[in-house]
Amino acid sequence: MALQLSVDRSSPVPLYFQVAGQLEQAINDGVLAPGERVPNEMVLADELGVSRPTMRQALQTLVDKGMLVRKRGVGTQVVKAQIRRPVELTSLNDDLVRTGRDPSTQVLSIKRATVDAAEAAELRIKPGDEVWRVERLRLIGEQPLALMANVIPCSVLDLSNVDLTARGLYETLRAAGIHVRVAHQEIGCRRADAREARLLSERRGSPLLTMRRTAYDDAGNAVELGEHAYRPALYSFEVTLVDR
Amino acid sequence: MALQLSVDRSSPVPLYFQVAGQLEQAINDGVLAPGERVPNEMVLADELGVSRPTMRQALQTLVDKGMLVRKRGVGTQVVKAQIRRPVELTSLNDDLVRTGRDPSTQVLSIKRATVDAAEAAELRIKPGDEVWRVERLRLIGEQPLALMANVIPCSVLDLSNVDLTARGLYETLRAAGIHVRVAHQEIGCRRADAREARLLSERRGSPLLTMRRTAYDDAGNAVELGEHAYRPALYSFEVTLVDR
DNA sequence: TAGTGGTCTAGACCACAAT
DNA sequence: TTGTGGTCTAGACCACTAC
Repeated sequence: MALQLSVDRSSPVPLYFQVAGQLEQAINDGVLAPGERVPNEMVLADELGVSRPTMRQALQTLVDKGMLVRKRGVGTQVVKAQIRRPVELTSLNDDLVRTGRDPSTQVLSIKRATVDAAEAAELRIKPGDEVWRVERLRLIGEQPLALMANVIPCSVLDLSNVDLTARGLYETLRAAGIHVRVAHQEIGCRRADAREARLLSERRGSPLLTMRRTAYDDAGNAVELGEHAYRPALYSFEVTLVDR
Repeated sequence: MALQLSVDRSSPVPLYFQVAGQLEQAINDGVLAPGERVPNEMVLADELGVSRPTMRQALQTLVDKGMLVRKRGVGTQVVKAQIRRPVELTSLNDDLVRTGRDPSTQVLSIKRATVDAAEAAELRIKPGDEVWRVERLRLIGEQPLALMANVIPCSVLDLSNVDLTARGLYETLRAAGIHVRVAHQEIGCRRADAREARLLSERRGSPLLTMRRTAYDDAGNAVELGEHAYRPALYSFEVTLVDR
């Protein structure tokens, strides 16, 4: 099967995005084999009837995803990698639904409280301001997967009438018009304490994979802190790094 | 102090890179405060005497680093975050040297061997091909930090006369003309076994933070596998995610 | 309505790698 | 020498936001 690309100029989807999507699918379908060289920018741009900068933008998105590698004077090649699903800026909920498992959520507690000093600094709000504290347990079928503690300033969102079992935190934020654009995460590990062990069906002292996150909206404001603890047999993080 | 930008057109450093670096420094120095709005693209481009696409490219690099957030119809703002050092595509060695600590390396073993089936699939080489197996212990002062096992195809590099105590693996690869451009990492955790515990001054069964990595060069070829185990009290991973 | 970033074009010159 | 991607320009039109 030969590489066959086309664009729909009446579509509201940007041209570079259409092209990037088709190239990505061609790679995933094996039409573009690992290690294979992609035609050069001018040829691709001509075939599709788009300009070279537009074609470059399409290729760059795949380079950023770690699927293509480019080298001046040489060309563009498909990375010889196994297929992977990258970590994206979505909630754990989205991740699990997409992978076709059977996730559910228990809300252990949700309450208004006063922010502590460290949290206030991280969220850049005033000490003493009110925040929501949420604690949830994530399950796959009957198996506990993660214990998630989150802090959201009350000024960001009213959680008093929100059902977090029905949809994830990020989906709830989106529904309230809050778009999370940047997140800083710190990944580590430690031993489970007695309470964590009980909730996660682990033994006290078992290793847990931990993630601390600060999330920012499209105005640059910190909107959420998260401290999650995962059972390492059921979850890990995948990260793709690209040198530009 | 006002924002003051300039470019040197005689420099070989790309204009967008010069501008991005100055903006980054302005943010780190507090000249551009968190939450502050940056002048719009046309104004910045005019002040510097560069075109709008060039200015956009500079701004985009900072968006990708999670330092700026842009919103159509609104403008560009500095993210209200604490200062962080991002995970980059460098070796642990580079990381530690840069943070001013006193790192050293012990090479526990280095030998030629035959690749196993799983490794051959991941590296996309033939089963039975020869590889280098390296095991190293990373220390901070007297304290063990990480146990690192790496596999490199013999076709990539000859390690028989290389001193890995003097410089890191990635530096050695660079010196051999191999440029690592993409890496896929999986981060998890597990218990230390008896040997790991002894080498890392931990107890058997203690939690270790683990990282499995496959690295690719600028032709898309897999050039290295890594399985590292870190002491969680001394090391964690930071990741910045950006929604585009 | 005014101003912002998002997209797109049609060129140009350059640095680098392969031959 | 040829071909590649890297950089840069000077415009254009559009979608979205705030007023």
